[in-house]
Amino acid sequence: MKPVMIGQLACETLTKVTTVRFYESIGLLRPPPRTASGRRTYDASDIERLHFIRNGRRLGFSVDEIRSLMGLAENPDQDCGAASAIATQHLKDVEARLAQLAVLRDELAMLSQSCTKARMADCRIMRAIGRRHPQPERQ
Amino acid sequence: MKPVMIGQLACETLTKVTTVRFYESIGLLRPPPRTASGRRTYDASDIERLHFIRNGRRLGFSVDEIRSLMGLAENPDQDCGAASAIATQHLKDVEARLAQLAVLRDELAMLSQSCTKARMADCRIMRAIGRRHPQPERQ
DNA sequence: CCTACCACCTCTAGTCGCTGTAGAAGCAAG
DNA sequence: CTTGCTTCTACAGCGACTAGAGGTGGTAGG
Repeated sequence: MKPVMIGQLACETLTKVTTVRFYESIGLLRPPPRTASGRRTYDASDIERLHFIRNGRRLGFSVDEIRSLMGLAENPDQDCGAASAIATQHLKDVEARLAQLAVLRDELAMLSQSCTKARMADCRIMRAIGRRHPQPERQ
Repeated sequence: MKPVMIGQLACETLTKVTTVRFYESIGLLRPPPRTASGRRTYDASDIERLHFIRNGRRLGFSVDEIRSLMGLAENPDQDCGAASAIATQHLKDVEARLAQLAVLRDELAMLSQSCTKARMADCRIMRAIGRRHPQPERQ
């Protein structure tokens, strides 16, 4: 259970060394103790913390959301409603993006299908992209 | 058919004025002629061009892809295979992201459902995010 | 004529989450 | 001692904008 250097930490968490330092710089990881020559040394709890961050990112949580979640974790006796709310909201966001992306895919699929291998000047794809008012939808 | 100022152009294409200038700065829009006092003046072809850009962006094409598409459009007699290829590749990319996002959604949905409104220390959501090896999948 | 207001101008910096670079220094093995 | 790897700091860059500061031009009302 002796402390590890940054390379080892990065390796165990499938993170790049530069990313670890970046997380420290934005306050996601606390600045670890250093060796006499100035190298960072991490212990098991740092590894856990970094696992949490990486998993959070993989799940699409923003750095701020992860910060909040980790903040909440520091009051272990509080109920987890707040954490649950963050996760639920994030799920909603993902679902919204998913729906939006599906619309996009359909539109692109139609576009792609419509191609008749014509001259550029007659290309339906180009025409479709260039047309006036596609959909003034929300942002 | 007289030229319009940047505000009008932006308004007709549902674009922000700053974005129009930004497009000019990165070479998506050509620098337009100016009035004596230095204001940009746009004509109908600029409006078309900007429509094309905005629709392209709305469809998720990158600025570089749009640049390519507009470059291709300058050879109207060439066949549109290249344009079609860009669109098809983009569709593939969108489909890939869509699939990835769907996986994410499922994972998040499970996470959210698992919450038992416990103490933070026992919260299943927090536990799930913090656990060791979620999936070493591809980056 | 003076003033207020708006649209426009340029230039710079900020967003987000990293990634990559340069240049220096530590450290172990051969 | 040299080689080669890891680590260090500090800063620039990505994409596609967006926002702000600080200034000018033109017009409309009083």
